[in-house]
Amino acid sequence: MMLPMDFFERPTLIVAHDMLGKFLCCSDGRALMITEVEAYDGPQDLACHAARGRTPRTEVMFGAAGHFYVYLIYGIHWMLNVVTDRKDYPAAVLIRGLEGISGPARLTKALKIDKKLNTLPAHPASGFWFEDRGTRIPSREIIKTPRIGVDYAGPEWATKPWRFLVKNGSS
DNA sequence: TAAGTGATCTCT
DNA sequence: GAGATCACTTAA
Repeated sequence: MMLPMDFFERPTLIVAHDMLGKFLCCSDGRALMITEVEAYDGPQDLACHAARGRTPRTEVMFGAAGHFYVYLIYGIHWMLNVVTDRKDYPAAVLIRGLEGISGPARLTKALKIDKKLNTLPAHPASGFWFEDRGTRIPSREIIKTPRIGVDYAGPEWATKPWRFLVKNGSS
């Protein structure tokens, strides 16, 4: 079953947690289980791009949930995010790892994701969407850690355990 | 451990 | 327009 838009229209931490074990589906037929995500929640979260205000780049995070936010980092790597929570509240979940693929930039490279997907909805018409295929990850197999590469946000935000991963998920 | 790479944002 | 910054990967 394809995840409906209202799956994403909930608090970001809940969406991030629930996305583990769901599948990212591609119009070429591939479907890979999500094993690692990070939450970026709201204008007060200094690690969230939208904390710097509403700009052309972050505009999509202020929009409706269930849309992709794709951007280039370090001039080389594409990052894949999904917008969460209600409209006008900037938040998103970064997809960091899929079954057999660890690393957010490896994932976008493998799926040939780039800015063409930015602002599009998670729907077959866009080429990528999410499905629940009945997999349930037991809570004891979900590990929480601080987010990666966000030291610039200061200790209060950099240490929040907003990275979720499935134990042994990348194997 | 450091370099590579370019869009974006914040000044002039 | 110029300069700094950056949610990463790879090869040493």
